[in-house]
Amino acid sequence: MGRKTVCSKDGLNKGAWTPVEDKMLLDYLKIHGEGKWSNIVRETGVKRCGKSCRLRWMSYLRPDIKRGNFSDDEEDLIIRMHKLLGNRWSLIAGRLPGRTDNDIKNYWHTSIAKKARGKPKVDRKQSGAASNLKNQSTIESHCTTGVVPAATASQENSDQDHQLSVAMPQFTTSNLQYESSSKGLASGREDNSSDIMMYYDYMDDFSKILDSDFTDMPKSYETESPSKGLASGGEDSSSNSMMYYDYMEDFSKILDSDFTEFSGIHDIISTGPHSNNTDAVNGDHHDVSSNGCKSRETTEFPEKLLESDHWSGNKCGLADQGFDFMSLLSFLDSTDDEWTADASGTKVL
DNA sequence: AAAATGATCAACCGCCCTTAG
DNA sequence: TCTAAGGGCGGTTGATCATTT
Repeated sequence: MGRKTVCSKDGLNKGAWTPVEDKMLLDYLKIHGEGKWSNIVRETGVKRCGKSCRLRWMSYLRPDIKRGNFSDDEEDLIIRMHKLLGNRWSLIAGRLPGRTDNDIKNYWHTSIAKKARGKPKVDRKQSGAASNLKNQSTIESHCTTGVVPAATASQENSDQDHQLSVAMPQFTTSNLQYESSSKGLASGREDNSSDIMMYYDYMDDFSKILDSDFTDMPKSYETESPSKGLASGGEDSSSNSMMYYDYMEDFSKILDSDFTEFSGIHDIISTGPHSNNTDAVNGDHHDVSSNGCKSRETTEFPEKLLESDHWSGNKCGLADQGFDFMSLLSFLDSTDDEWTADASGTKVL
């Protein structure tokens, strides 16, 4: 709403942090812990806004930050996660302990994208080049991540996306229909001749699974043939996660795949009675929708899906607590022919 | 040797959501 | 219920160094 940014106050330092500032921040955090970032400015004399302090801590000073090159495993995971989630760096970072969203974002733009274009990343340290960066702490960091120069980033993205058609994620921007930075459609893979659309809302739910530690799945949801079951809302819709253990197993298989054959997921998770139930999709992220769904936690799911026995009560709430692989697969397997534009121009199934 | 170009990375910006008062 | 501050996130920028011309 045009609110002034917290960091726009006069008298605050900007740019690279100095070792002295780092020490002041660390000293404060040692005593008071994280949070209340704005207090740091008042109580320590650090001439930085709270937001800047938080960023410095989160992406640099935190003791569990992992330095050094990304391993092949890490890179592989980043690629696969990006294929699923797009540029949701914080979610991807959540699956890579010690790596920050900024690191991964930089790494994606510099190394992975470059490799995809056939230009392997140059390791400046290994090639003997000392990276004498902006300040002492930077020198000490031995970070190896990076970001493509902004002036060329978008242009490169479109180029690389095209060139990544075989093995790399296909999240292009050409067919996105954004209403805001966090609401809208993400393109899926290029499958044969067509792009398909996936709603971010589905990705939100997917993300929650990725974000979980998979340890507290209720055994009570096991069935006779658990691996065939639908991730469903249960009787108690208040708190339990609605996924079957076996889905987690299946999910691991999916994560271990290269995602180049989404149809292969059908071999892992059998098509249930809902495999073709995706009739209409009304992703609703942040605004209050006609059915009362609001905020990023809620998702309005396809009508036919909601008519099934697996859903009950308020569809917003249940949609939030469960995740339906089959509806996702329907999206992934759909073709352009199955999509039509609704009144607002948004493509729907 | 110097200038131009490319690569890297920390930090900033602006938007959005959550929460406290 | 409203408002502002705090916090989180993705996109972008600018400083710096390496490499190429």
